[in-house]
Amino acid sequence: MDRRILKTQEALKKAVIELMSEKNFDDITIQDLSDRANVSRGTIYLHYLDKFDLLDNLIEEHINVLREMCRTASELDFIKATLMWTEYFERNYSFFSMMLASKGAPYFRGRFLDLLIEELTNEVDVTKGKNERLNEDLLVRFVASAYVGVVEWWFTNKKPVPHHVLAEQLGTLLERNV
Amino acid sequence: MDRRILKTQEALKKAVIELMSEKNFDDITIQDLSDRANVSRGTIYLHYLDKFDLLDNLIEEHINVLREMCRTASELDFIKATLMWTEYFERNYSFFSMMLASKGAPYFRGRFLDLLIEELTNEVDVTKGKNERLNEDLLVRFVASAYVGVVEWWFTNKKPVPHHVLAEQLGTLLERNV
DNA sequence: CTTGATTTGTAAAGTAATGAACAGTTACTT
DNA sequence: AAGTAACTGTTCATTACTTTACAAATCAAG
Repeated sequence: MDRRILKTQEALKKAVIELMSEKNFDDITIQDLSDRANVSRGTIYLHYLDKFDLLDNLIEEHINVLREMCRTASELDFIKATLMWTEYFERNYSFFSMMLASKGAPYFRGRFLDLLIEELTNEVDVTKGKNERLNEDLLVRFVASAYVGVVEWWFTNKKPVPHHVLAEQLGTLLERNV
Repeated sequence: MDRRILKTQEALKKAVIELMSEKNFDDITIQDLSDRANVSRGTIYLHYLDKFDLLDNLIEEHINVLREMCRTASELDFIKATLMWTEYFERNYSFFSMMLASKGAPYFRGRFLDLLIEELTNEVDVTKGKNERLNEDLLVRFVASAYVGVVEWWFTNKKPVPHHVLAEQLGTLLERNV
């Protein structure tokens, strides 16, 4: 892939994250993005429809990485799997912090919850064991909401515990409920 | 000026400074620069003849900024003028440190000394005052060499004093001798 | 010396990014 | 309400950068 494409897209993604930490997303203009990313204004339209499309792509990209991690970690227990996620959270702290802490972008929370529901549905088994006689959708919803809530808490409170502790405890709770 | 030009040149300058802190300049290949700057190998030749030309341009650029500072600061006393320089040293620490500390690039020291001799020649006056009866070239050489020596000491010893102290003391010594 | 592997410098064809211009919105000020 | 300032989305010709390829040079063992 042409490295020019990657470079401008990287610059734009970095720019939108930076600007969102400085002002409301609604107040960010295409001109702001052009200035911050040091990319011609017209160039932005070669890649994205508008600033919303840019943000959507950024979100989708991270969601896809997390989904992919779920797939490759399907052999592992919940603690190790969650550790992969929290390490990714750590590496991309500014992005997730922006999306989950502060009311920044409510859209992302939904996408994140959807992903969890999607992936957990493959994991739970209500035909036997501790979850026998539980409604599957209800159980999945329960665990997914809890998970998202804890991750939100972690970001809004600026990492009150190290990411591996978060992983270990979230993993344990997952193990107990799924 | 086309921002693409500025961007690739910036990337290449940054790359060469980074690489020089990791290996000998002679061991740096054009391929290394291409990889580090994330710029196509062929593109480098659109801007520079070879890696030496790249380094020369980088050096010349800094020398020119310093020279320009001399001109604009000709109204100021030596302490204030030196402060402008040391602030610039501070902002571009990695470059100057690379060029003056460690035997990195002996070429730069010469260019730096030449600049000082050039600029000091406009300042000294051997027709009257404390320097009456002194040989002008000898005096200029004396002060310039001393100045360069102190700056080298400052970088090789990793900023043993804050830059404004360096400026104040160097400025005082200049005042006393010129 | 010869072989094989890097590196170098150059060329060619294609593509993405550029600045400049444009009309059409939107959003303040007066 | 009118004016004006800023932003948007699009078009256009130009240009810098891209990948790929190639021959020459440099270099390191065998």
